Amino acid sequence: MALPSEQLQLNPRFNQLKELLRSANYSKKIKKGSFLFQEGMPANELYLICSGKLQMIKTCPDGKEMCFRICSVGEIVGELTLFTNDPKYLLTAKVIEDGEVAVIEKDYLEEQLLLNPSLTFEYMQWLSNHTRRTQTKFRDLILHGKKGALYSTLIRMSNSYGIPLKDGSILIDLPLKNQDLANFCGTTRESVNRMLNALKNKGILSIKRGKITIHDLDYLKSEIQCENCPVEICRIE
Amino acid sequence: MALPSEQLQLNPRFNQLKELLRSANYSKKIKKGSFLFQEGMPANELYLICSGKLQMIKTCPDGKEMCFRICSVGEIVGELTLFTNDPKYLLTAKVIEDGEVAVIEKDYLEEQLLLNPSLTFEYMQWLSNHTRRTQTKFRDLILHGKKGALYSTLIRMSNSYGIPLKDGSILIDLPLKNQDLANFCGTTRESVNRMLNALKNKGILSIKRGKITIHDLDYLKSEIQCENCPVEICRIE
DNA sequence: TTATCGGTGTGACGAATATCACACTTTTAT
DNA sequence: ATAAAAGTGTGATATTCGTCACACCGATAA
Repeated sequence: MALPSEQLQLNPRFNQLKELLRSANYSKKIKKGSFLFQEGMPANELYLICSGKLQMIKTCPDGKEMCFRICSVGEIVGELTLFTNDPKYLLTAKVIEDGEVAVIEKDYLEEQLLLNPSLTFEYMQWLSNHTRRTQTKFRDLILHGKKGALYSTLIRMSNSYGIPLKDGSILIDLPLKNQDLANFCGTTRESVNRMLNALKNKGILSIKRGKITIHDLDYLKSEIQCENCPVEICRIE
Repeated sequence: MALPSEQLQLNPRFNQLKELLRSANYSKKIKKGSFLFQEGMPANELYLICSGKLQMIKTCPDGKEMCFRICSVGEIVGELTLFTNDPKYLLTAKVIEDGEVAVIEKDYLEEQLLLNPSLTFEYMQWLSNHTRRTQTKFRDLILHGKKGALYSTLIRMSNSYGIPLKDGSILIDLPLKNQDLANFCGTTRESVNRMLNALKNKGILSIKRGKITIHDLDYLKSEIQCENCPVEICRIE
C-alpha cells in the first residue's frame, strides 16, 4: 500500500473524492432563495456543487443567522453527516445563486470510503483541514471583538476568493452585502458598515459594485495579531 | 507497557481506536504547569491520556488565552495533525494535573487507519463528531454575547463533566476558576464573576469549593434558545 | 500566629457594540 | 422608464463589556 506521504503528492486537491461524487446517479436543480437542506432534517445525501452558490448557515429562532461558508462550483456540502449516529443536518444550505448539484447517497459514499483506502485518505485529509479551519476561526472571532471578527473574515475571504491585482491589491470576487459580512462575524450590518467605512477612509480597502478590494492586507493582519497560519487553514471555506 | 484498562472503558465508544493507542510502545510523564506540546511545534505524535489533566488552549501574543477542551483519562489529543500537509500543532496542551500519556507515532497511526477499515470508521466517526461539536459551539459563543457564551459553556460542561444529584441538580465535577471559564468564553474573569453571581442570586446555580452545581439547567438553555441538540454534540470536549 | 498568595467580589468609568430611526442610493422588476 | 424593493450611511442613544483599582477571603507556609 502506498504510504500517506506519497498519496499526498498524488492528490493534493481531492480529485478522487470529487470524481466519485461526479459519478453520482442524479443531480438536482437549485433555485435562489430555496434551501437545499435545512438544519434538523434527516440527512441521507451529500452534494457536489456543479454550478450556482450556497450559503451554509446556522439560524436562530429570533431570526439571527450565522454564516459559515459560501460554497460554489466544485465544493462538497453536507459532509458532516457521514458516520454519525443520528444523521441530521447541522446547518442550513441556502441557495443564493441558481444552479445544479450532484447528489450522492450517504450510505453509498460511506461504503466507498471504507472500501478504498486512498479515497479514505483524501476524505480524512479534507475533514482534518476543515476542522482546523473551523478551530482557528474561533480565536479571531471571539478574542478580538467584532473588529477582529470582521478583519479575520476579510483576510479569510481574500485567501478563499481573492484575485491578486497588478497593483498588489486583492479583489474579493464575491458580491458581499454588509449583512452577509455581519452574518459571518456575528455582528450587525450597521457595525459592519461603520467598520468598513473606517477602513475605506484609511485606504485599507475599497468597494465597487458590491465587491471589496483589499489594498493593505498587512494592516488587517497586524490588527488581529495574525500568525500567518498556512493559507490552507486561514480560509472561510 | 501496561495501562489500566478499566480507565479506558470509562468511555465505551471508540474502543478499537483506543485499543490501538493503548498498544503504544512508550509513555511520557506530564508535570503540572508544563506543556505536552505547543502550537506551531512540528507534530509527529498523538497522545492518549492515561492519567492527569490537560487544557487545550490557543494563545495570543498579548497574553490572552482561549480554552477549547479540558482533557482527562481516556481522551485523545493532538488528533488534528493527522493527514495534514504541514503537520504542526494548532493548539497548546497545558498540563494542569500531573499524569502520564501514551505516545503514538503519527505515521504509524496513519498507516493503521488506512489498513483497517473498521478503525477508519471509528476515527471518522470521532472526527465528525468533534467537528460538529466545534461548529455548534460557534453559534452560542458568538451569537448571544458573552452571557450566551457563558451559559453555553455551563450547559456543555454539564453534559461533559456533570454528575446528576438526587435533587435533580447537576454537579460539574471539575474545579473551575473564574478565569478558566473566562478562557472558555472569550471574556474576562470579572465579567464571569458578575454573571455567575447574578446566576447564584437567582438560584440557578451554586458554587462550593470551586465546583459549580447547576440547579436550573433549563433556565440557561432557554436564555440561549437552545435547540436541545444531541448530548453527543452539545459538549465541551 | 502572621505574612503571603492566589483567587473572588465589586464599584467606577470608558470603550465597544447594538438598537432605532430615517434619509439616501442602487438594484430589480414591471 | 418608473416604481418598488433592497441595500447603504449615519446620528442619537442604550446596553454590554472590558479595564482599573482595590478590598476581601481563605489556604498555607514560615
